[in-house]
Amino acid sequence: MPVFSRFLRYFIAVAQQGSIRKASDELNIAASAIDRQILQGEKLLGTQLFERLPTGLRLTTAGELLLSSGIRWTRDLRALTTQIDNLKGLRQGSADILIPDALTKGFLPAVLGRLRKTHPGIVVNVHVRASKDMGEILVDGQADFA
Amino acid sequence: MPVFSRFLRYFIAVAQQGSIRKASDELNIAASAIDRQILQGEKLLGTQLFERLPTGLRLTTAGELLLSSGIRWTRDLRALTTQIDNLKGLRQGSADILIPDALTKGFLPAVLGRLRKTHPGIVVNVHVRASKDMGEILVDGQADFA
DNA sequence: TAAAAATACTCCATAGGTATTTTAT
DNA sequence: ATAAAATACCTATGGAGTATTTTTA
Repeated sequence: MPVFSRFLRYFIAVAQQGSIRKASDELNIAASAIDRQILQGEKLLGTQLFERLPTGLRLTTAGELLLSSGIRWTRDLRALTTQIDNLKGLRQGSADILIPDALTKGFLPAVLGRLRKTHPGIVVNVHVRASKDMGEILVDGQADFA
Repeated sequence: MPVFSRFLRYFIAVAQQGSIRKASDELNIAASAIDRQILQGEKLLGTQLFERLPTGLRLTTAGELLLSSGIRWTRDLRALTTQIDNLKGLRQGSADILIPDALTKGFLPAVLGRLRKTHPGIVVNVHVRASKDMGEILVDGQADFA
């Protein structure tokens, strides 16, 4: 089940194609099924979304409003899935981090534990070093964070 | 069938309540049904939306992203239905319009015909007057448009 | 170990498909 | 008269509920 309802997805297709028949071809769904979704949606919103013409359907003012929101929401969703895919990519990287001995107890293990939960694929290599050496090792590129 | 999918509506409730059980109380839907929608949605998006804790569910980064969009979409929809309700109100008004005799044939009847289609409840009273008298009648408040 | 989540199974509601009728110019 | 929408009917898919098992800090 996708993020938006069948009604909204079918509505957008019909509005863009100008008729239920053409939307049916685009969606590979029977015209009668699309028609029912549109009629239900109009009942739900309490208003006509289209005027019926012999050549197809034409948006009413209310329909125009819904279409512009629907298109925006659809764009938002595409952007969102792209962001999520980027996160997934991130989760497969690895990082070397440097910590001073003093931090090996306490909050760091807790942080790493949560990281393993939210990003199970990321590999973190922890290197314990004296604080005074850390700058040099970082500059060398032998570690990513300190 | 509402505008957004069950998955999205249940997801928002769970994210805001912090657990499926509480969302179940809020929505009056069995927890198992909500759980299934969340699991399906996670499979669909290819990512975890929550981390599972013994006390409930906690949003992951991906979940936070979806929630903020979902909340925005929901707000948009409320604004949209308000606009549509205002349109419905409009449709029950009536208007008196003045036209010069020259326009009684041609485009005006066509415009009125379309208006009857898109706004079936609006009543338009058409008054035919000589152009020279129209300004005065308008100022009197005896008509709304010329 | 105690809460909440996940699963198994059944039942019901909603959606889809085909065939037919109605609508609108 | 014609192309498209709406309806009726049946079938199939998906969602909900109850009971039970699994998970996790």
